[in-house]
Amino acid sequence: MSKTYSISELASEFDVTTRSIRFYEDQELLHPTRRGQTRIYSSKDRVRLKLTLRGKRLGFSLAEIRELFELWDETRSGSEKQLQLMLSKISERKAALEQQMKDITMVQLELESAEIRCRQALEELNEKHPATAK
Amino acid sequence: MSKTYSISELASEFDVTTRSIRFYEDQELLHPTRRGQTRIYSSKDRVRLKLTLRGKRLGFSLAEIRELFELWDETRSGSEKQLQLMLSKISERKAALEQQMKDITMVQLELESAEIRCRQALEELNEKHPATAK
DNA sequence: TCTCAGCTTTACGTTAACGTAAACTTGTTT
DNA sequence: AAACAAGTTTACGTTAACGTAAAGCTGAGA
Repeated sequence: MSKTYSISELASEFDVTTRSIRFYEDQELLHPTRRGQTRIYSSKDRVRLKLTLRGKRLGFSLAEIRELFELWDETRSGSEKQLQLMLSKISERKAALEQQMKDITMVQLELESAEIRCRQALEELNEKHPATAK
Repeated sequence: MSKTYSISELASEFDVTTRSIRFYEDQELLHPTRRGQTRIYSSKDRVRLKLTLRGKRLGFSLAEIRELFELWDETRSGSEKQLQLMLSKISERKAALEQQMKDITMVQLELESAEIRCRQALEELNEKHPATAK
């Protein structure tokens, strides 16, 4: 038997609320089993939670993430059509991620120059009021 | 006089609705002037719209974007405290962007291996049913 | 003069992703 | 037995970011 997790273990490990975790189950992103009425999460569930949170950070909706999970599962026993669909979804995502990479690079450059500008403004202040400098 | 834009010019250039543009004004991200009751956008507004959309793609909320704009404007005539605040905000953003870069890289790797897996599954299908291959 | 495209304001509706509260069960510690 | 922690279901509330009418102004052209 491989390792299992309680809802609060996962919640504290990934710093999300149990409410969120149950909500993700409701959206069929997680599929815990039960012991009595208590949820038991497998390591697969743990991985899916991690992927879910990562997806969220990247701006994917829960519905999109679920769709990816489903496609991924179907890949095991996929027909040619399913596989082609998965491939096209994959290339969609890849393109979106590349755009995001570009965006991030742009913003990083802007932040860099903003930082430089700030530091220069600080220097000028210090020249005018050297007493206030530390 | 530098160039100005109508609301629909900006809407079509950046592929957003006029509703969104007016909403951004409501949230004080844009500050168009008026000719009569009609909005006139400066090239500064245009830049801000572009930055706004980029920020959105990166997962920033409109409130956060506005906050950045305001800090940026205050930098011109900023006190030492303001400048320090701006610097700390900047480093916050930089850290968040680095995390996002890592996330993207991870997901890209996952997509790569998913793609490989798909292609292999396709090959296997073709070996079993060569007739269905194109 | 009319109409028509393009702009405006006002305001209610919608969706996603949870938050929050209430009321209950279950296991275990005192 | 009583109380407590951790889990549960049910259900209404909330926020962000617009969508979607509805109803009206306004200048250019037929």
